[in-house]
Amino acid sequence: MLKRTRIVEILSSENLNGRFVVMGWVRTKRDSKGGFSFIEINDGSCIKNLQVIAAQGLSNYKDQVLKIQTGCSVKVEGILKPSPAKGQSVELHAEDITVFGWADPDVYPLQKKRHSFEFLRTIAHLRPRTNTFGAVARLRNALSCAIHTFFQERGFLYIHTPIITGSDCEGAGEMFRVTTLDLGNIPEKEGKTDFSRDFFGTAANLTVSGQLEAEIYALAMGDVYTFGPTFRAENSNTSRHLAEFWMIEPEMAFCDLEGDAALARDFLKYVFAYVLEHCPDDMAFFNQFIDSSVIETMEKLILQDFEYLTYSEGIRLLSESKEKFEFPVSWGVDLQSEHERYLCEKVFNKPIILVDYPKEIKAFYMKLNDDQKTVRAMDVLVPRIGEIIGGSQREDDYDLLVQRIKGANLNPDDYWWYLELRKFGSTPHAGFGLGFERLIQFVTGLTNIRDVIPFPRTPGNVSF
RNA sequence: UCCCCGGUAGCUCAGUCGGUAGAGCGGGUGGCUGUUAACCACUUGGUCGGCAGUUCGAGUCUGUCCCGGGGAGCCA
Repeated sequence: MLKRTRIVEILSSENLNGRFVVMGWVRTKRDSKGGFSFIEINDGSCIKNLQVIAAQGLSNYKDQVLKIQTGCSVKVEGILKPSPAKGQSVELHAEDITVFGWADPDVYPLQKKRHSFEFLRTIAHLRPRTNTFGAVARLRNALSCAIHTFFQERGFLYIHTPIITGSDCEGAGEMFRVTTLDLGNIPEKEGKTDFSRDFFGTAANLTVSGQLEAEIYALAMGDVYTFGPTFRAENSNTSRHLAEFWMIEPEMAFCDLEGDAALARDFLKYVFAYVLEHCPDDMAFFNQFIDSSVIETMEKLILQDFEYLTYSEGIRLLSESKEKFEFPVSWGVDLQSEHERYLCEKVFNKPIILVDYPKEIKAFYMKLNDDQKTVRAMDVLVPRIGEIIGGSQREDDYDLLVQRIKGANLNPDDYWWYLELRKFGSTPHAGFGLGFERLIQFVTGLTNIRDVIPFPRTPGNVSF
């Protein structure tokens, strides 16, 4: 195939008067009847466009170049020169322009103006060609890379936990059923679906969390993490929920809640510093057009200490405050996002890690404290969005875990392998979970989660 | 799933008391210019979300369904 230079390299090149070939998609074109055209090209390598000067001396100037419009794909070969005008430092003076594909302006949906995110969601096959979604794609890539690098540098093993699970008891919401049964002719046995005739010989679902399996590997390999797709069949219609999303779940053997909290803090500081360093142009774009506070918020968070306090102390601070809350506060209630934001933004004005929640409002696998009333759970709260990470030290005592499972009206038999981890060589261990898309929302300032994943799956929508 | 708001030109929206449809942008044509979401003039463009109802007459009122937005619940 043809050799090309990416625009990101050209714009950082000092090789003026050098010859380059670029290929990309036309964002906008301005004609000068004085005898040349300005064509701005974007190839996805960076948010900036390259300005091409197309003079009328080009052999196809009249029959092709003048007809180029937003959306066309082109190859341009030319000489890079300093730009005499404001707006760009360099520009490519074309010696040859080839049009790969046209984009009929009567029907091409993208115009050289701002579109609503709602409209762009209906054309998810074209929206990565816009500034915002191009920037999101690069940022999502950089954040993925930052996450892997963070864990790899610390000796964590990347574990691939299953997408399809035989357990319907992971306890984190409604699950999608996976089946090869003929839905028009479902085999039954004693009035119920006979899953013994299904593909796996039993009912199967898409995973809602890799945590329980991650614990298996943590209790053999030490420090592990998962980073993969997760599925929830909840009928949630909000700007913060997807039916298919990506989750990061580290799990550490020989680790208590304090170690877990320290990792969560270091993790956030690391990935934020990473994107500020690696994506300055895209971050500047988000800061200018999406949310003018995103860069400052991240810079502050990198430098600040995280406040560490217990749920009970948090409740006390909320009770003593003169702030009027829509939901009243008392010991034992789950905190609403207004409470979390008050503590985070008004009381401390920095990220906080809340620990030791009442056992009644947290999951069965969290380790019981000596007070018998609270568990070793933590929520990491950050300004603007509240909870960004949830984690806990896991219950490692066999008998206590059996009690907690029964107390949650679950059947210990369904958790036989999970319980055996506590029977053979059990050890203190801890971990946390982080929704990848919510992390991207925090970094970009985008308010709707459907705009930070390439192809959002939500109730009633699996297009593309 | 619940509450509130919305769906009108390719896009973003206006549309009064129920009386047969408007603007900006985009597209087209012409003009002008080392331009920057260029600019100026003219022009093009509609099953008013679907179905049913009230009415002489519905974009407008009523019912219902679909879709989107904001909030809530669930949660990541």
